[in-house]
Amino acid sequence: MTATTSPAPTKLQLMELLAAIGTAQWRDFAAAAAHHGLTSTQAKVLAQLDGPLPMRALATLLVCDASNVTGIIDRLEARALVRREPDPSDRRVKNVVATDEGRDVIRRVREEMQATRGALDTLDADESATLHTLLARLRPGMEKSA
Amino acid sequence: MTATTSPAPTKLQLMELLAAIGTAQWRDFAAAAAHHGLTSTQAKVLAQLDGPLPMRALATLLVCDASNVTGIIDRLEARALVRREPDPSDRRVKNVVATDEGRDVIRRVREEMQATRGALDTLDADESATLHTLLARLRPGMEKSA
DNA sequence: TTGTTTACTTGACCACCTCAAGTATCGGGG
DNA sequence: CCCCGATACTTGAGGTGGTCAAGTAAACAA
Repeated sequence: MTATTSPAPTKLQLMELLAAIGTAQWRDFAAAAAHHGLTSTQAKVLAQLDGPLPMRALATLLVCDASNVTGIIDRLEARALVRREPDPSDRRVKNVVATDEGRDVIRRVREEMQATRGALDTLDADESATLHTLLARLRPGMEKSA
Repeated sequence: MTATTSPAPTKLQLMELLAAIGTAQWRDFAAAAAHHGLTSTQAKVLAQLDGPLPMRALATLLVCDASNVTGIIDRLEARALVRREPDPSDRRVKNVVATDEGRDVIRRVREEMQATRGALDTLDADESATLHTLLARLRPGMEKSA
């Protein structure tokens, strides 16, 4: 073992550490969103809207029922952060697109997130690269597992 | 730069990676909890109950309003997973304790989580140690930041 | 004792989430 | 062509999680 690292973290310890960081990050996101008048769910949806996206696709991304999306988009649309447009090639489909204001709001939320995340600045280039590599290896196995 | 690692991950890339892993882990947790008839919030509460814990302490841990905890504990208590006991030294306080059944359920949820988290097994001892060290450095800065 | 603070509950209200049912459209056979 | 099954979305009912404001009870301090 390399003397520069801790003895031997258990799988459980790593899981707890990941959970703690995940929770903290989620709370940061929620706080940034709230600061701009959004719930975390609304911010999450807005963050997905790079281009027009059918309601169904949104439900798939959020891993939730389609009827749920209706309500979320209703509220975003009521605040003019988002628009429903008919799909030209399939009249059943409604594409959701972010308005200028919507794009603006989510941009500010992202900025606020980055600003508050100084913890990542304490890593030097090598450390960032190592962390990125290890986390990237973790991600694929993190999907639906049965 | 050490030739063994990727070029140079940006802060944003690392944030996205952490977010993706956090989301995946949370969904796993929710699924495991649901499999045992619990919502993720209920499971989270149950997981905190190593010993008797006042309602207020629970609210602090969950970073939410005290009145919210009342409802959550109501539902857990209705299913006999948890009990409210009067605090002997302060009659205002009600201590929440997990019942045998409650402990059993949360134990099974934890087991299911570990079982499904094979991704961590792909790391060797050195890698785990390195990851643990880096994540541990990240955690402190992940708290309330303004 | 009187007043302040703390712990918990209640009720009103909203967001989110699911399920079941309904409407409209699409697409593929007869 | 018409019918029929699948798909996209909405609606409504019902439950959970979350906040805030107000109320009760107990502790505590002056």
